[in-house]
Amino acid sequence: MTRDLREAGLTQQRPVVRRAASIKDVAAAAGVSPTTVSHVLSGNRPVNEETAARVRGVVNRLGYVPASLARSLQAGSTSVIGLLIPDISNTFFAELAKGAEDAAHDLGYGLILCNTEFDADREDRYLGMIRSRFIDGMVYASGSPPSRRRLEALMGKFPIALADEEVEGLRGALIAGADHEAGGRLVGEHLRALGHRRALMLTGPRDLRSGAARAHGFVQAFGGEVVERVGDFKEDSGYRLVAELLDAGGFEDRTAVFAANDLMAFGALAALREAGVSVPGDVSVVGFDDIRAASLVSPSLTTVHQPAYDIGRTATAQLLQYVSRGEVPPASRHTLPVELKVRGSTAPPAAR
Amino acid sequence: MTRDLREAGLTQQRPVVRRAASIKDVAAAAGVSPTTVSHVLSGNRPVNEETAARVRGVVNRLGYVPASLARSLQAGSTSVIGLLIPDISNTFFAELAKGAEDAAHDLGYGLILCNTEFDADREDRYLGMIRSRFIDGMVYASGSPPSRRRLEALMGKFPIALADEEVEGLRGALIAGADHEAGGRLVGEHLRALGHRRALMLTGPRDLRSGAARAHGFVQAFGGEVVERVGDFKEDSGYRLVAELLDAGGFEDRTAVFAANDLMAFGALAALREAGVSVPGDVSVVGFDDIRAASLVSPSLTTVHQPAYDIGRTATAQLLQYVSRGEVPPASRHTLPVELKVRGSTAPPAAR
DNA sequence: GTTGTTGTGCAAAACGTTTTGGATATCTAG
DNA sequence: CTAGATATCCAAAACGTTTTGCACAACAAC
Repeated sequence: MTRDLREAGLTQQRPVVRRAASIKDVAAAAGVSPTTVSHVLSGNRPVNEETAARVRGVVNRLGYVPASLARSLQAGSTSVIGLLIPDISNTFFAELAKGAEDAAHDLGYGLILCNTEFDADREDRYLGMIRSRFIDGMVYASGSPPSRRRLEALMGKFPIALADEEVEGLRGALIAGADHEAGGRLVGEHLRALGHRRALMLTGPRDLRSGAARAHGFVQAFGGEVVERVGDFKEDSGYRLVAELLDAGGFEDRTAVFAANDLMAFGALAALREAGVSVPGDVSVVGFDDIRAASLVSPSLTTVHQPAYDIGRTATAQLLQYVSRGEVPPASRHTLPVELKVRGSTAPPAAR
Repeated sequence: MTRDLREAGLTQQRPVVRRAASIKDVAAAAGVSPTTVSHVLSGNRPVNEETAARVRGVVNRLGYVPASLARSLQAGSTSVIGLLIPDISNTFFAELAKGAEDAAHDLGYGLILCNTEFDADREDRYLGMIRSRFIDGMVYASGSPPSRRRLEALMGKFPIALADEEVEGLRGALIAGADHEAGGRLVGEHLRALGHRRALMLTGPRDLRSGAARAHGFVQAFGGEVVERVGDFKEDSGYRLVAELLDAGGFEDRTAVFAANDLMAFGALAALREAGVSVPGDVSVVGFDDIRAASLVSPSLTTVHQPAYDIGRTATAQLLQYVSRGEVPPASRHTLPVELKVRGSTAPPAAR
């Protein structure tokens, strides 16, 4: 249902955007040179107060706003950086983005959010922004699997920082992220202590080191028998993998599921519920991230808390330190601590 | 804990970003004029195939990427628009953003997400991007209360579309949004039909028409006695308002709560749970938006589904239609249907 | 042998800023 | 009265593109 108010006579008639006032227009109207206008506005050199007042008057009257493009072209930088995230509806990244935004804001930079939906095409487009110098730098928080080579080529030439993610085989990167392996270990110890011996592990995409580190820490600390299935960090894949395994009878006497992130854990919960499997009565479920919904679902989800906000903030602050000096950041690693949140989705396995 | 890999000898030595290759460098290396390079790359005019091949070779060798700033400056537009949202961790806006992004992508535009956290300062900064012509247009999805005047000043001069929101008293805008009033009515009818007669309504900020419309539709259809409390669309405010009312004894024999969005409904649920009030046994709760978590919480939340994706998509597609022609969009309204999702948080009031 | 036409490439202007080296006038100190 | 300092402003260059008018050659058509 679309109603066009033009027929109601409530409108302008599609005015074409007319050319905005330029510094020359201001100069002409004020009877000075563009140089002087620039100096008045930037305060870069002193200008006679009377003249300055006149210029400011004209600026207001004409609604003049300097064209940032021209300014940036001349300055050689835009004072804007990007934050590339794979899935904006995952609130983990939303929190991370807040941290990044705050850090950028504090340092006088603009931050633009680039959401890729795990899509290589979009990632390319957004990385193009940095190659064409539309932005001064990029905080890269995970991404689609085939990104490694592209990233590697860019990393030495442009200011890029990795947040929450290591990309397999990538060297020389500035990284800020949680201690994924320690998180995995916490989960392994927790489930083992409860008495579980056979578990299902839902990992993230193979090429993302973060997921691999979680799995590694888990397997090592858990000690029991672990079956792994590869997911993609989205809710659907958690649902699908568990449902398939249940259908195929492959679940057998497994009593615990560790999903490499909360979203997949939600999917697992849904699949178990539909199959009539009780959580945590029959099967315990653990996630990773501790997104907002983790404490809202029923049963509430035992999970590993990641300091999403701090990760975003640290990665960005670190990156900007170099960007502002026109440097490419050196390799370094900032590891932030994680914490196990025990909630309602884990319990000792039922006696049999 | 921060470890610097430089000490491990794994690094470059903070290389300063060296000037990127320009079209002149390419031209010189290929023994042609910049004009010819431009023509080779844009295909704007035919170039001898042999020459073109040589130019392309140099382009690859030098890793030349045209500076988008210079290109945009010359073209007079950046082919990028912004999407301004107030709260990125509200998944309603995340869905809306996906729709906007898809629409922009389809039409060859870049979309940058601008998250304001309901902060007027940030909103100003982001609106500055359009005034300084860093972006070609803006999809504006709600915002901080005092925005109206700023918006009004911009609206006639720059391409702006409103998504999901009407701003009180704003005229001549392109708007795409849900039928908020109808949604409110659905809730009113539902609660009335269940037998509720006394309700608490948690509204959004006074100046946002969307919240007001929801309240209006609700009050009208419900017919019973309604107490209103003004929130800010965030979870905390839902919690606080309900907790305060419970403490003050003001809740009395009220049997239903309608929150103007899901986040506030979650807050209300938490406050009720803490106070030992059973939902839906003692009190029914209804939200608005139908974000992902609404079906995950326990009890699952009865709410009004808004087509967030479509709202974002429609607003953006409409806006771009005008942006691409260099026009400011005329006033028009695109209303999308809503739907009541009855779930576990509503039931008939307990007999007394 | 003129007149077009087609293919190929370049020079110069334009987009809108900021920056830098002067130019001019006025003032100060000796 | 002159040399230097200070205040005020401007002209021109530079940032990196795209666009447009033109030049020149080769070739065809008459």
